[in-house]
Amino acid sequence: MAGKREAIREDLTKRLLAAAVKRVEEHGLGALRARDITSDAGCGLGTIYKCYADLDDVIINVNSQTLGQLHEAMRAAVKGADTPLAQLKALAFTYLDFALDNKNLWSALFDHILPDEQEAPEWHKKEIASLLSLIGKALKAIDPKLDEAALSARTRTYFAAVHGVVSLSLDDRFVSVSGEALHLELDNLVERLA
Amino acid sequence: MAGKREAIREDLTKRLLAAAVKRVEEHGLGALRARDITSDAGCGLGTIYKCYADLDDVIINVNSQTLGQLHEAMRAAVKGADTPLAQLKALAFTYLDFALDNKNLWSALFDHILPDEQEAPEWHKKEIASLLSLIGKALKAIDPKLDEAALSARTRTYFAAVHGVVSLSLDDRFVSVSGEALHLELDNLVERLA
DNA sequence: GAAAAAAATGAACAACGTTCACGATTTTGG
DNA sequence: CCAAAATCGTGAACGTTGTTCATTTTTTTC
Repeated sequence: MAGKREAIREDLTKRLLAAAVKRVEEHGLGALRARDITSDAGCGLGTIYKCYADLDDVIINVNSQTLGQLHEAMRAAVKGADTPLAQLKALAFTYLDFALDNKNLWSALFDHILPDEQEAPEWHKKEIASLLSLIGKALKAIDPKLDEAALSARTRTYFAAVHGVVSLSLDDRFVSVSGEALHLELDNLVERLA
Repeated sequence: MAGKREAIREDLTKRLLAAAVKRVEEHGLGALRARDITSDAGCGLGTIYKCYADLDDVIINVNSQTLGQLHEAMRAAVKGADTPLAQLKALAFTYLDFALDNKNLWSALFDHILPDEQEAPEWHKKEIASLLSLIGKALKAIDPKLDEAALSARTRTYFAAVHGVVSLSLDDRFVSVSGEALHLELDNLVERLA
């Protein structure tokens, strides 16, 4: 039994992540406690620091999983649409619906702030870039003569605009809008941008 | 001396707020400590709870002050532009520049999350609505036949899109863009939306 | 000026993330 | 298969938070 030790550790790592995801999902990022996670995962308090560097590390992994699900949903959305414009709309609606359906997990993606001036790990940034490339491909199809820099900028702007609408719609301080009106808002926005 | 007592309390309230603003400005919302604020303001630890309900209350007032400055800057921007499109561009650029020049204070506006399902006080929401109305007026000038509901929706969308671009540009996880390119991004966005 | 009212204070508390010495468990070497 | 060595999980303990409240200090009242 060479890898027994590692297998147990990996299993524990997964259980801890699952417990953390569940906590964030149900009670929001602000309610995430090391003691709750370890208690739910059925291990001692200190154990979490054998699997993750600190709570920030746990959260980054929670966000990575969320990002993965979001990416999968958006990839499916692109597949289901034929024209580039339809793809962009499908991407925007998928983004909105994912945020509405997974409010706490989605919020955690942007609510989490690394301490000090610490940067997110490279693999996490890559995940984000990969998600953005879905938009980039659709934009490139609409306007094939865009060079890389221009495409990158437009992709950023496009995503940021949609993100802003979704983001503000979950902020209590702004007059809220029904789900139907939100879809209309987004539809209008995408039409104008594309 | 009837109002002596109140005057002292008001002065302390202001000093505490000023100390909190300074802390957020220099070290970010995440570095705000009750002990630092009271120490800077030259009073005891418990005193802050005689002037504010809790730290969230302090932060809301910090944000209120920031919002006031932002509002003033945007009002000036509108004044300096003649056409509605120029006004919208001036508003967007002012918003971006304010965020870049007051990174920590601006971030605090959106990083602060009230605990549980607690809502922001009504007067704070009014401040935000008042800021949005600056955009609304310019949009109304461009398209006077918009009814109130449509104008409100478009104003939200417009602000959200600009906010998204500014917001993401301060997020380390997304490929950053120089100040010049950012202005171009925004200029493009406003052109397309208006 | 003394008694009453009010306010400021900081020690104390609870809750948090994180560490680490200890005992338990697994792996190793024969 | 066993004892020694290496590794790991554990939760008590620590430092740092926000918040409270009995006590002290100051102000007001008569």
